[in-house]
Amino acid sequence: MELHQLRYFCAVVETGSFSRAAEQSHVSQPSLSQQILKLEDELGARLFDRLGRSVRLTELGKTFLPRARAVLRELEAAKGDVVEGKEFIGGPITVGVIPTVSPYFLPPRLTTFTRKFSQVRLTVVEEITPVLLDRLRSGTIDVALLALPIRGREFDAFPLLTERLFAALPKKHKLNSRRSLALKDLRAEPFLLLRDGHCFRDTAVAACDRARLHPQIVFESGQFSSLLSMVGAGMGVSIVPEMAIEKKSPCRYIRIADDQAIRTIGAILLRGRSLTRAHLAFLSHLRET
Amino acid sequence: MELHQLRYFCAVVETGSFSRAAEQSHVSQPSLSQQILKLEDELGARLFDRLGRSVRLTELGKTFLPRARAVLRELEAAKGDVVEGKEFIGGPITVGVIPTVSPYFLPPRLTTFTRKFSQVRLTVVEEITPVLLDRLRSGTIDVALLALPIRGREFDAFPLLTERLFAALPKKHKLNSRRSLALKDLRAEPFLLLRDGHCFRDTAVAACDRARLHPQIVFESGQFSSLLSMVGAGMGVSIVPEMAIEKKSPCRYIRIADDQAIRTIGAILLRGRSLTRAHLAFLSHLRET
DNA sequence: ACGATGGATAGGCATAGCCTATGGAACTTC
DNA sequence: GAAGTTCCATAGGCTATGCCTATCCATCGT
Repeated sequence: MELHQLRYFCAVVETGSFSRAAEQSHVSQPSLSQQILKLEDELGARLFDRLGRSVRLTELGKTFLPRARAVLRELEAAKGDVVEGKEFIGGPITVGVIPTVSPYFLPPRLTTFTRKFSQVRLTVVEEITPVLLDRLRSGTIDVALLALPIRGREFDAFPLLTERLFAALPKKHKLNSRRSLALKDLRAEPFLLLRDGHCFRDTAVAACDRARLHPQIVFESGQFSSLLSMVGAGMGVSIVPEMAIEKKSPCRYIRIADDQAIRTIGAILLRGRSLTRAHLAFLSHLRET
Repeated sequence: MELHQLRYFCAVVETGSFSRAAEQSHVSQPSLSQQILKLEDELGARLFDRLGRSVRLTELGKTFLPRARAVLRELEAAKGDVVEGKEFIGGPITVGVIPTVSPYFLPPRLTTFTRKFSQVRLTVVEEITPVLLDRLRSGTIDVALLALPIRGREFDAFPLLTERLFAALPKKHKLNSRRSLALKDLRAEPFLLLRDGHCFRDTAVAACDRARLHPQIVFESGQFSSLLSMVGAGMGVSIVPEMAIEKKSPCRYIRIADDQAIRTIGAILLRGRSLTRAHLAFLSHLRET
């Protein structure tokens, strides 16, 4: 049983004639005739009575007609769904963010995005990088916002912004007057860093390594705001990305001059995943703002 | 968009793999792959994300899946209806009968038939022959029971029974003692006949014609019972078919010996009309009883 | 690094649906 | 009632399409 057979069948019912049905279906009358015959063969009974000039549905045909129409109706609905779904910008997006980006980068962009695309149901998940990568793989998040680079060919990366790193110093620190400093200037200082697992800890440690600096770590936390309070209390110094700088803060922030003292934030997607229009809108919104 | 594409699509969703879906669908993996590709082309978007080893539905695929399933479900329902309808003996039958057959022939057969096939909704229409033929043509009755022969190639006829004609005489008529008589024996008698339009009138008149008899008609009615009452009252004689003979009657019935003094009752159908199992059951029930 | 797995691609083949031409029955018209 | 018209069915040829095998390419696991 094929769809065109059902279409032909319905056309015959509508027009009351094989010839007119063929015309309406843009096929020759014999082709349509054949297909009706074939359909009847498969069903094992006639659908029409051929009465000289006119054709009329059999009892079987009468019961079959609404079924055939239902199939075709469902088919049209399916097609309709697709084209509608293609125009439509909306649906669910789940975005994962690392904790050291989440509170600074996302909020302003989310509000403008959801105002612009009110049909998109946006969910945010805050996790550390390896968890986000796993969730990308399993499909439980669509995009991840995290620090680049990410190794592995299974992901596509879109850099969004690059920011400098800053040293956070207590208000009365001796380096406070400097416009910038080198990491090695901090050689003598006790350090406050993020807990292990946070990628920014690795970024900071890597920068120190390059500066031949092996910091003594006196405090660890999961969030910058804790570190900065402690720094303000004079416990030591820290390294933070630009976006983590607080306006009203007990600390002074001095730019780190080292070339590689930077962090790049990017959007990561599972390679090969198809993107809805909503996904694309979200990505380009992040890139524009 | 074709049915096998939808089937393949659903198979991929169920198995989570093109290869296994191909196996399950009894086609090669490339064939199935092609068809999925083709379907995606037509829809203008991917239905699956191909992620190295595994495949996963896209958003579009997720919305398309229930639609595709609905189409296939409807299709199965249609097929189911057909086979069910073919097993089933039931549904509506409308049978037309001429008035000179209706009260004698049908009642006993109807009760046995409806007892046997309780699912059949039987409707009886009593009309004269030309009306019944018209209603066969228009499809408002399925079968007609009437006197054969019927000319015209547009009908199929199934003879059911042939009966002799009888002369109905008053109780004290001089021919009463005879076992049989010839029509010409009635030459002197006044006749009572059915009204014009009833085919049995034509049957009787034709028989008289063949016997060179031109009867004087003194009474006409639409039913035998009226004629027989009048005959009993001594108004004249009549000709009736065997089935019209009444057990308790004011008349005597004498078999008419003429060769052609017979009537054949048959079932007539519109040639080319397909018959349901219920129709066939009805016809064979008439023939058997 | 290697083989195994899974989907895509290429090329050949057979079938299925379409076409035109024609047949044959029924209805119309003169 | 004979000829023409209008139907649907049949026959035969053509093309397209779906299927096949063989192969490729990427990924994944050992």
